[in-house]
Amino acid sequence: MQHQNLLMIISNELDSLNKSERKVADAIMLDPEAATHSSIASLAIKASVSEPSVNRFCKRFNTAGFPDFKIKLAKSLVSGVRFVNQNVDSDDTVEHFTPKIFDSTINDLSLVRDTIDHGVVNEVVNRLIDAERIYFFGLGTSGAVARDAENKFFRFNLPVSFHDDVLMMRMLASTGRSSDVFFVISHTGRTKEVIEISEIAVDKGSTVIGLTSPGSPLSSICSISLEVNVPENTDEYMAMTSRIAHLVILDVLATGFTLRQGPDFLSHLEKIKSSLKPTRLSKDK
Amino acid sequence: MQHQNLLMIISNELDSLNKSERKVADAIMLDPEAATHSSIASLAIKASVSEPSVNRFCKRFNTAGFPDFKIKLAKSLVSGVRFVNQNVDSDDTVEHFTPKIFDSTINDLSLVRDTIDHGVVNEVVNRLIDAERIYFFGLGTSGAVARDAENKFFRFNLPVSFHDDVLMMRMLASTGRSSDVFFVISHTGRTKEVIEISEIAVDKGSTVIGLTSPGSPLSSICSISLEVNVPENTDEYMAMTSRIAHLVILDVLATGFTLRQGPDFLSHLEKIKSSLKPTRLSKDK
DNA sequence: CCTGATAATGTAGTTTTATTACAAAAATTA
DNA sequence: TAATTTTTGTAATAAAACTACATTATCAGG
Repeated sequence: MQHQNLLMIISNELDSLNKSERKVADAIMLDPEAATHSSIASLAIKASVSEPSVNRFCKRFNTAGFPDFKIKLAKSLVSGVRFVNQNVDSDDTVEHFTPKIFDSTINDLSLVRDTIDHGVVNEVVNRLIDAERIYFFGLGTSGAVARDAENKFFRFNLPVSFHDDVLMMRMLASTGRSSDVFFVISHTGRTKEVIEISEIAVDKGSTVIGLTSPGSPLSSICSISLEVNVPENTDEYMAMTSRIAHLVILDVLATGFTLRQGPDFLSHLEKIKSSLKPTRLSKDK
Repeated sequence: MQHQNLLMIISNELDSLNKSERKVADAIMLDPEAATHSSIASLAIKASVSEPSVNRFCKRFNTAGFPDFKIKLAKSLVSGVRFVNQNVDSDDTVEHFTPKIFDSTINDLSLVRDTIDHGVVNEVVNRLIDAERIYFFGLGTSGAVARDAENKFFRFNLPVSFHDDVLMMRMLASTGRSSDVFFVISHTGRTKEVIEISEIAVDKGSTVIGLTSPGSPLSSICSISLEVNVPENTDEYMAMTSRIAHLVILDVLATGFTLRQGPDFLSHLEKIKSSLKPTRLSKDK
C-alpha cells in the first residue's frame, strides 16, 4: 500500500466518497494533467463545488492541502497510468482505447498486489510442494489460465495436468487421493459444475485450492481459498481482468515453489529450458 | 526534449547562472524533495536570496512560476526507470517476492502500452473484421493465450478456433483460403514449426497475423506483424510476462472489433453472456 | 579610477491563492 | 418529527506568489 500511485488510490476509493468529493474526483480524473496546473478556485468551478470542498478532498487523501495534493498527483502521473477508471467510449479510436485498456489492467493488478493475502499464498505453496499430483481445473476463460498453469508447473518435475472437461474433472475428483491437490480456477466462483466437482474432491479428502473471488460459493467450500479482489466490470467494452490477475498469482505461486526447492532446483529448470532449444531457430541467423 | 528531467537541466546549466540564481540552484540541489514542499519564502531564506530571485530562477527554466516549477521538479524526482527493476532474491519471503512479481508485470505492461504501434493494431482489427474464419495458433505458453483468444473471439459470431497441435495447424494452413486469417502467437517468434506453418499459410494467400517479438523470424515472414516489446527475462525466478502482454493486446483487438461493429452488436454480446446464466448459482443465496 | 550604461538583486506593495472558522443545509437516526 | 450528525458553503483571514519599481553591483570606455 505504501508506494501506490495517488491517482489509483483515488479511483479505488471512488465509492466511499460523498457527493462533493466525488464531483472533485471526477473533475480530476477527467484530466489529471490539467488538475496539476489549475488553482483551487478553477478546479472548484470545474467540479461545481466550493473551494473548501476541494481542500477537504485533498486532505482526505493524506495530503497537506491543495498544493501538496497537486505535487503528489503530478508525481503519480509520471508513472504513466493516465486513464484510470476511464471507460472506453463508443467513438474512441485505437489511440484512445488502447492505453485505457492497459491502464485498467495495470490498475487492477496493483489492487490485487495490495490486497492479496500473503499468509494464504504461503499456505498454498506449502500444499503444492507436498502434493503428489496437481490438477488444474478451469472452464471457459479460466480454462486458458489452467492450461497456462499446467505448462508452468509441469517444469517442476511432478505430475500435473489441466482439465477443462467437466466429465473428466468429475471422474478425477471422485477418484482423488488425500495427497492430490485440485487447483480450481474460477472467476465468478459460482459455476455449478465446478462447485459440485470441488465438493466431491473435498469429500474424498483431497486438498482443493480455489482461485476465485471473495465470498463466492466456491470460496466457501474449498480447503484453501485464494481470494482475488478484482472489481466487477462495469463497462461492456472492457475485458475481464481477473484472468490476468490469476496468471500473475500463478507466477507468484510458481516462484514460491521454486524458491522453496533451493538453488539445486534451478539446474533442473535449466534442463527443461534447453530441451526446447532444438525446436527454435538460432538467434544469430 | 520536452520530457527531459528538470533536475538534470538545472545541473547542466549551473555554470551559466548568475550569483543568486546559483544560490537558488544549490539550495534546491541540496534537497530537491524538500524544495517541492517549501514556499517561495522559505526557499529564498535557505538560499539567502530574495523571493523575486527565486521566482526569476523558476522562469529562467521555462516554468510559469514557482508553483509550476515545484510540480515539474516533483515530476523529475520520480525515478526515471519506472518501478525499479527488482529481482527476486533467493531468500525472499512471500511478502517480498509477491509485489516484485506484480510490479515487474505492471512495468512490462506499461512499456508495451507505450511502444505498441497503433497503426498496426488498427490494420489487424480491419483484417479480423474482414475475416471469414479466424484460427488462433500457439504452442506451449502461447497455446494458453490462443485458447483465451478463441474464447473471447467466439463471442463475435464468426467461426473461430484455436490450435496447439502442429499437425492440425499444418493441415489447416495448407488448406487455407484468402479469406482466412491465421493469428499466430509466439513469444520468441523462432519456433521452427510455427514459422514453417506460417509460411505455408502465407503461400496459400491467407492473411497471417503474427503476435510476436520485434525482429524475429516469424515477424519478418507474416502478412502483418504485431510486435510486442517485452524485455528479455534476466531473472531465473521471474516469469515470462510476454504472454500477459499478449492477452491484453488481444483484449485491445477484441475491443476494437466490438467498437467497429457499432452499438447493435452489444445486444449480441449480451445474449451470449446470459446464455451462461443457468450454469451459475444466483448471487443472492 | 571615474562615469554612464547595463545587468542583477532586493523592497514593498498588490494580487492571487489557499485555508480556517463558522453557519447553513442535508442526511441520518432515534 | 425532532435531535444529531454529517456534509457543504460563505465569508473572512492568512499565506503565498508576483509585479513594479528602486537600489545596488558590474563592467566598458574614457
